[in-house]
Amino acid sequence: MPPPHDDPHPFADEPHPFAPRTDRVRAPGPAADDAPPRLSPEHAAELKRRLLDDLTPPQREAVEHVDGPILVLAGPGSGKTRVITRRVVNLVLRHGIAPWHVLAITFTNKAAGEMRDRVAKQVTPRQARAMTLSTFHSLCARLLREHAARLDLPPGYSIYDTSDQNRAMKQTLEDLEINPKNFPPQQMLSSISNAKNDLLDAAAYSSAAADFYTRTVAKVYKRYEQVLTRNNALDFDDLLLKTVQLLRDHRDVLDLLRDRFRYVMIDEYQDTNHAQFVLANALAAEHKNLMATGDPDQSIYGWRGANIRNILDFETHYPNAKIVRLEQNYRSTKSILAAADALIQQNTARHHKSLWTDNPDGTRVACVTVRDERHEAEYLVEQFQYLHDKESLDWGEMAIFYRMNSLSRVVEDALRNATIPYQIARGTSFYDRKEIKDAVAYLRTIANPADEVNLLRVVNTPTRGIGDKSIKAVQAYAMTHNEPADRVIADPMGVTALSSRAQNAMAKFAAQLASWRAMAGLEQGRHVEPGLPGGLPGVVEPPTLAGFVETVIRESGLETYYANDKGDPDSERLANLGELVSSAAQHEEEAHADRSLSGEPPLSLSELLLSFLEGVSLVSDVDAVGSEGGQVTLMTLHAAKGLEFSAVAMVGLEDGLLPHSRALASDSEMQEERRLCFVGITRAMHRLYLTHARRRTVFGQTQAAIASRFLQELPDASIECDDLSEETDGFDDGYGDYQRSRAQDRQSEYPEGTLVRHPQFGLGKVLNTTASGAQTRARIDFPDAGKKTLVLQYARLEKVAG
DNA sequence: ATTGGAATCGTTTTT
DNA sequence: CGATTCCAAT
Repeated sequence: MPPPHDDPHPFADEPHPFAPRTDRVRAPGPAADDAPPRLSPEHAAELKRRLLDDLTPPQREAVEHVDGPILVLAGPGSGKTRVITRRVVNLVLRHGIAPWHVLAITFTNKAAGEMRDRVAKQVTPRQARAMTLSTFHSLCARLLREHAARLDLPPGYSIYDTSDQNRAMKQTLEDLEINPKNFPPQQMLSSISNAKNDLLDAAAYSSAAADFYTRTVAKVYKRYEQVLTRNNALDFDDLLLKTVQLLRDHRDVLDLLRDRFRYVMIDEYQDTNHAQFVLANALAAEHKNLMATGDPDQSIYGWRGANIRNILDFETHYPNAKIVRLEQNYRSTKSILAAADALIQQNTARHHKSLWTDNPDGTRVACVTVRDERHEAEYLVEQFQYLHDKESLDWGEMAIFYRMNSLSRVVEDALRNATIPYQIARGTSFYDRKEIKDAVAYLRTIANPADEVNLLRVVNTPTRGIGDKSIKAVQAYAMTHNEPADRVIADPMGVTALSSRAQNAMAKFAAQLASWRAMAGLEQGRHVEPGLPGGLPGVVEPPTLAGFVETVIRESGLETYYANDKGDPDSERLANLGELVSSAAQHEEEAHADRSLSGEPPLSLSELLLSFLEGVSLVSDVDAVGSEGGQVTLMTLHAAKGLEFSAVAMVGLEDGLLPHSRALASDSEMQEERRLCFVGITRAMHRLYLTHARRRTVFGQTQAAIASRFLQELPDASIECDDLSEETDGFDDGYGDYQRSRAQDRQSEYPEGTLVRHPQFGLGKVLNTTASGAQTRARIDFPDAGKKTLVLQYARLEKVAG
């Protein structure tokens, strides 16, 4: 396959007929009673009014568009989501397009869910159900599952998340005897991910590899693929890559899908990577009913493979495309919008867009200089308190954004001190928690016997006497005898390298696994020894998925393990496991409701398990972060995209932080940083605070900071600057100098080799000292008490003549 | 098999 | 500063 980079039409040999709509053709989907009702003219007129009445002319133009390619360039707060949902409804209700011809793709499950909810209010439940509203990844997972046979993809494949990938990569490097010090697993994975996003498989990557490093990556890529295949697993990027390959190599499947998905809509088009771009265009190539919505100025995932050119070049790909610009902003005040607009104008690689609003001027954007991050947090607490008390703003209408998660800590402390309720949109989601990952790993192992990565994760958690040594022995045996590891574990007596204790433990564990598989109705073609301890008494086939998950959690020992977890005083982990069971119950309920609605028989336990696991892999944010809840929301700028708050504060607007230091050298990265700033600013409806500190402690290192260059790019008329850093409240600059000089004194007071006496530790010798303001420390070797690091200010040291 | 100390290294993260 | 990870010691 030639490198597909610059080929906008991946299936170039395709004829491109402008296919007329043929409504009579029935695609797979609900039966005929779902046909759109005939509308009386009056009814149709009424419907039309209701659908279009409250729209502006450009919005209406987008909503009323039916056939052919269309690009909707939607500025922030311009009613994009409304346009998309309204168009879906319009297609179905007014143009009689069967709902199963509609495919709308979003990037997050949350967005997909919201779209479904909004559409569902305007069409019948059956119509809503028949539409495909999903994420790229869910769609791909579904297509791959449906056509697994075409790809020799055994059913029940696992979807590997980052931590699974890491394990697989470590295994890969071990196999290849490559030192992970020289070739860090993360870096390998990221190179492979980039390759996959560019639709380069291992062979294609290899033939393009020129230098030593790239050739090594090529080797690693190839082996990594083998590892995944052996484990019957796909990673996230594979979902896209394999789907594109499926469509490329199986013309009949492609035709089937093109016929089915006649109206394709892709949201956040500026964030599509090459694979997603090719996939979308492959589906739409025949009928060309592709609607792309997005905003190039909000493209902030370039570092993750998103290609902003996909949206910028839409007109080139589709010369006759209709272009609609949504430039009116309904969200922000004039001041805020003017600041955002002026900022983004500084970017060169962009199409012109003129943002405007009918909203009032509002308060000017507060641009505040503070002493340090503490002062910054205190200032914001003060401001938010004011907004809450005097302007009766709800806490839930306020948010604080930062570039890096690590900046949240100080803000958190300040909010907690002031007893202001807050929530953090944190990076670690529900399914990333250890205990959940453990439980899910068990379920994956049960569902997919080939999944060695999860098997090995689970085999000794909780510990059951199978150590690293034993695992290595099993792996070695499996390798030399060319047998899958799970089979070796099931019959470990032949592995001479194992102690008999380990052998017994393994046999017991294997029996346990087999009994779960039998319970789930997954026949693995292996007999279950009925008498083994694995077959616990009183185990009856659980009728429900939730019951099954519960059983596994209990019988695996995870329950007691986490119940007695002394490392964690708050036994939140057990509750989380309980939540996993509830989410299984919920999944089951939804699946059953769905099936009965379409008159299909209910899913079996094993089918339920597979679909549950797929959901677990692809749904990450269970704890949805919204503006609800009456709490101030703290999150990264990236996480803020798509949200809005009445009052927004952005902290750390300093060179090296907001244009992040890693972006300073590259123009394109600098522009992405600017877009990130733009995204942050445009989240604010009424109030916006931009703060920067004179000095800031990052990674324990206090450094002078200078205001972000982005602040200089804001128009004077819409901002109000305030320098609070000189205000005296006992912390004037002289004090800092004083502290620093004291630190110097203390440090020079105890040069290396000085003998000292400590009231508790006795005699010791100074190994070294580190100057760090008041926190100047000395490392001291006490023969009686060992080596200690002490803060000179507090340690009551006495010099000893030596 | 657990634990503690030392060493290391720091963006962002829709799936 | 901190989280993570790795190795050595019990």
